[in-house]
Amino acid sequence: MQVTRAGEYGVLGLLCLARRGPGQVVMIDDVSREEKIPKSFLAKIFQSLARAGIVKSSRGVRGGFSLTRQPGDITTLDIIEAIEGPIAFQRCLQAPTDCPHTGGCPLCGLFSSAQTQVKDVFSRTTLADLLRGGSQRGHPKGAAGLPVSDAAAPTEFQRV
Amino acid sequence: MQVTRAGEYGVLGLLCLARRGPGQVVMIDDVSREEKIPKSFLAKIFQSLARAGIVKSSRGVRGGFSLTRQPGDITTLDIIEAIEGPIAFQRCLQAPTDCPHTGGCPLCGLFSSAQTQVKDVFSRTTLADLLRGGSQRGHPKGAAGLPVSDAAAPTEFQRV
DNA sequence: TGGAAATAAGACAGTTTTTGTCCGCTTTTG
DNA sequence: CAAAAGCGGACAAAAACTGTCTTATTTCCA
Repeated sequence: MQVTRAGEYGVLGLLCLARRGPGQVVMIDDVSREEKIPKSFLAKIFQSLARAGIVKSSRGVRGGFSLTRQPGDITTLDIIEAIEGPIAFQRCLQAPTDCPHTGGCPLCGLFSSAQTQVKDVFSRTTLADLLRGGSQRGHPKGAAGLPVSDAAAPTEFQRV
Repeated sequence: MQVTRAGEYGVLGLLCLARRGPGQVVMIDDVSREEKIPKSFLAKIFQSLARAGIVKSSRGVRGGFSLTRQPGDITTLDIIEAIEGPIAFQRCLQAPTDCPHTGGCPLCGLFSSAQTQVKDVFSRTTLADLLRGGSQRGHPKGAAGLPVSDAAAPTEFQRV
């Protein structure tokens, strides 16, 4: 139940790009040094981000990476799923055929609900939000300072 | 970003106990057969649950495990944390000293928020809820009910 | 009282995931 | 052309996950 280092590095790396301003091309080496992330690892992560279209890569001498969208249009869910793959609390939520409880799994509903909440938080927080929160204290007690509106309960349930 | 097999097995195993009625002593072997969970693995998991006080073990001939509380008083958060340890999206949320961003980590707030949501869902769902078919314990916040998402939802879950 | 039944505890092993590293390749600029 | 940068894949160490096995220890009851 963790966000991996790779996912964390990805967000931090993009945050670094976002701080330079939109369109700016930044080298892996700079991001690596600035955020203290192993360069080769970060390179791999940015390849994923490039494949996902979040970032544009330019090769050659004056190459590097740049954001393809405004920081306000890049959610942390975009980033994390680009790197770690789709968030899935259980296999059955990704591939229903894998669930052994064909007659109605008692847990799928629970896990689905938890998963929805997490995706909700991540999808409501963009790079721009994180930039604005930069002055905020390191370890908030609650969810203070984040754009998580408590009114946002996803209450559309579906028949199936 | 997954609930482990062990955690899932734990909930299923306790659900099995809950179905037998409170106070009933059930053997690992029965639960194992009924839920199709490897016996030795399940034994380990129940040891964790016993250490956490969720379940009482009796050794010897007529031994087995029994719930120490009513199913309505055992949350899935209790169970999962007993087995997997505390839910922590990032190391810094468990041990703030580990966070390298001393001047204010841009991510701790985000992760803390997501983590709170997950723990909220799990802490609002008890064994009794799962027995009833997945509805959650009442909560003033009236937060998200069960599955929102797409085709992954099993057939029996309906709007609550 | 002894044997059978049941959990307790810990060592061990196979697999997968995570976290990187490395190297040869291609692309781009000057 | 040479240097600089990312691309892609192979590789590897470490950790986590998923079990299995063995040896206690406890308890019941014939």
